[in-house]
Amino acid sequence: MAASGTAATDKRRMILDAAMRVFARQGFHTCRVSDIADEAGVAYGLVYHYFSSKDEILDTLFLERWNVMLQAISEADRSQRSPREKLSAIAGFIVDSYRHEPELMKVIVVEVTRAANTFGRTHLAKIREAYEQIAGIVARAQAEGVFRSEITPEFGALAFYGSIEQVLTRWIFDRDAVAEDELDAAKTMIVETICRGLERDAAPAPEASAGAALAEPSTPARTAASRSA
Amino acid sequence: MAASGTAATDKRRMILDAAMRVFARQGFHTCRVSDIADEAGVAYGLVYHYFSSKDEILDTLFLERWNVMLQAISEADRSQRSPREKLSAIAGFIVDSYRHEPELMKVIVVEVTRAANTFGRTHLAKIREAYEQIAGIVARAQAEGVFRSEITPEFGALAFYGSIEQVLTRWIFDRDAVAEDELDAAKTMIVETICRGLERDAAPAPEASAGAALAEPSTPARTAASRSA
Amino acid sequence: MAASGTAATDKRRMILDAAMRVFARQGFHTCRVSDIADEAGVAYGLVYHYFSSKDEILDTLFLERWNVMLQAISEADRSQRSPREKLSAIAGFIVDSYRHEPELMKVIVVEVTRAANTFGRTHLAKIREAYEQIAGIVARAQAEGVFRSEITPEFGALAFYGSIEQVLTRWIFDRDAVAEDELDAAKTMIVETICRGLERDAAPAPEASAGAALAEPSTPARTAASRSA
Amino acid sequence: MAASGTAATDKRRMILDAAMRVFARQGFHTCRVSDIADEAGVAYGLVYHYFSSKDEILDTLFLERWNVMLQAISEADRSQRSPREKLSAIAGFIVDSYRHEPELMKVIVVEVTRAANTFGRTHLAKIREAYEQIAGIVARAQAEGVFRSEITPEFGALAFYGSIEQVLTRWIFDRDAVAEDELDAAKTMIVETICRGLERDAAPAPEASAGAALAEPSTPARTAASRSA
DNA sequence: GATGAATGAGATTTCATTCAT
DNA sequence: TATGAATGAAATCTCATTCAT
Repeated sequence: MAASGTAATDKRRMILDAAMRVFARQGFHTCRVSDIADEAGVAYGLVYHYFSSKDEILDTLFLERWNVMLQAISEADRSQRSPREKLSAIAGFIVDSYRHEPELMKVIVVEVTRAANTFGRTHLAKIREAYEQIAGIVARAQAEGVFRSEITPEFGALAFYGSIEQVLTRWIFDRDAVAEDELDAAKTMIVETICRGLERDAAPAPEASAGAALAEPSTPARTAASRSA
Repeated sequence: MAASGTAATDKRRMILDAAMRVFARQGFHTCRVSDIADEAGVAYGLVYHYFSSKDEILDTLFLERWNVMLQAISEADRSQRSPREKLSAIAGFIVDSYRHEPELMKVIVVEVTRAANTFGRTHLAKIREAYEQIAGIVARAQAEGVFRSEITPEFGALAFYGSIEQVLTRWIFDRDAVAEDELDAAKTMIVETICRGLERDAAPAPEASAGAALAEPSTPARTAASRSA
Repeated sequence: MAASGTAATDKRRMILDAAMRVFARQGFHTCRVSDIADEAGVAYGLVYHYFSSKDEILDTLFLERWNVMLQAISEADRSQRSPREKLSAIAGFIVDSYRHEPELMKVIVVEVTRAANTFGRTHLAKIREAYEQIAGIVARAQAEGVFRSEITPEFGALAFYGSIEQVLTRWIFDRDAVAEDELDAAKTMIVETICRGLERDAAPAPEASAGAALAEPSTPARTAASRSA
Repeated sequence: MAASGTAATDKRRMILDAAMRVFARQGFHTCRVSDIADEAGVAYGLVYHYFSSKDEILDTLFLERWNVMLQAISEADRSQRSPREKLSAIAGFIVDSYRHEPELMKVIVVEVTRAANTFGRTHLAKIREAYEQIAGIVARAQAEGVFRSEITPEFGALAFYGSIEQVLTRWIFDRDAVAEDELDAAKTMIVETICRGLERDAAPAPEASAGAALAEPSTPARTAASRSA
């Protein structure tokens, strides 16, 4: 998406896109700079005309996308929606990112966010910004009484993000493309599971009858929303 | 140490332990075989006497620990405990693994389980065994009516394992040792959040009315609740 | 500037002057063509509009200056002065060259006259022209009986030029500018030492035997001595 | 000599000797590390087993020889000989160095002592140690009244060393081996020219006797003069 | 003239692995 | 078993030079 907004004749962009594909296919450590140049259809040296090192290419790819994500999280947070809806928006954004740019997401998840000795360490502050913003959403939900307080906001953020990343990791390992409905189902399950795990008990609503157990997963959310209103 | 059944003077074991420390400290790709030999205090070539390649060392470290974990999961599953207790045992096992061998766990999390193009791909089947066993626990809990069915067992397993791994990742990135109480708290929060997210609503028990906030989520939850109270 | 007959806005000249500074500062092998272009404030490719290669720039710088020096030596030689005065004029010219263009002289001494495998070899004939002309002065002084014949003219020229070049080398290695009086003193000492070394014994005094052929060549030496007295 | 004292099977030595030949033949900047390995008949990587870089090889070659020279200068200085004899010993040592290891001397003269931006700068202190020791000999000769004081000891050292280096440079540029008698003649001429240039006037006549404080230090000069007569 | 993007050969250096002892 | 010298195939990065505009 973001990456393909620019003209295809921009060589710098071509190199970045090629690097994304090559990193996704072979891994950062396993590929050579010449693989990137070949994939981009440019001369070897041009890669070094635009980037000072192989590392800088990955840094660029990561930062471009992560900044967009941080913005998406910010926007979700600033909205007037319920905590569950905010988290749903964030999960949706990440899942959509994978939907549209699975290779880029693979690179980020595989080469950056877990690379504790290399890129993950370099970008630690940026990465944690995301967790902290999510934790902020959780904290405010707790203050409002929508989320219970037994779980620390920090842990809530980790559980939420960790669940998403694990789902992404699963897709990444599967060689074939993920079906559309699986993408949507995943988003729903993430929100449904984690939010339910974080939310206070719904008001038992005496008349909520017996077997009506889980008619619609939205019940808790609605309850939460109504309470916070 | 804990991982090793053999004496500490066994050179093979010394090399494995040294490799664990070096991989944790510098990363698999960033370290040299000579770093391992130096750390172990043995000659360069001896590494190749015991292992056929640098890869094989990591394979060995991973498999040793992962097999122990698979066994722990099996045992938890075979027990007569409630689903929540089973998952609690598993989370506890992983957290304890980190407690006792943070370096080994760092290596596994950082170098193997996310390495989609290298070791993660090699050990995919082994890694998935764990998810599948956990999914089995979820599935049986659903069959028993303890867990609700809106969430697929596979996703339940991913959310559970993903949350744990994300907590581990946080610890891995933090340079200083994790406090004992934080380890315990994390385990509790994982189980409390994910299980609550997976469990059915408690029987609304009409009379359970108002303030009975976190009464029913069954025994483990009660423990957590009481602590937080 | 001094070296340039052309206007300072002449791009070709700007490139040459910039190259001189860059070669002096970083060394020929260590600098890049882009460094020269940057220093000159012109575009990269313009360097190749005026010069066919990086080598050609150094060739040009060297030849420009060396030809001026050869001319200066010629003029000194053609003059009616004494051998000592001729050598003094030459030493003075070289020292003045350093006085006015230390960077250019640094480049010539460091990058050309000793570069036995590269530029020194290329310009060997030109370089030797200087030695040969100086040797010619020495030979004629010997023929006139002013210089003694135990020293070959070729060696005399080498000793003379070598002493100067070594003084220049000293200045080149010193980071700070050379004081005016040091420049003059150096010239005097070079001439004083080498000429005295080359000259016949001063007439040991009238009664000092018969054949005291050549009385006057000692005059300058005596002057120097009396000055120090 | 020094370099070939070790067994020919010492690979480190073989690499150093090969490097010397290759640097002399092609120049430091123009040769590749693989040229050195090939010349030495060893594998590429072995060069890096023994030396951390191409630079370090040249550093080693230079320091080995320069330290021997510093020692030779020291010894000459400590001896009870006249200043002229001391300088003669030093000139003789350097000329002999060239006689036995012309390639090594070429490398030192061409690649190090003039390389103001690279190796010369690195080894500046070491290089100047030599000048300073020679200057010390000159200074003491002046204090004894053997050398005149119009010339600073520093300049005297530069003139002496510069003359030698220029002679070496001449030989270096000549492709064919230097004849034995030329080597000896050069040494004699260097000493004869520079020492005469530095020495006081010979005692002007027998009757000058009396106060002729320093009769004997002039002996060598007189000898030289008489020899030339 | 003037620009700077584009090219690609080649250099240094690294390091997993082998092997003689 | 144990050693570490020896091997050599890459990989990254540099930079002189070309060329389209």
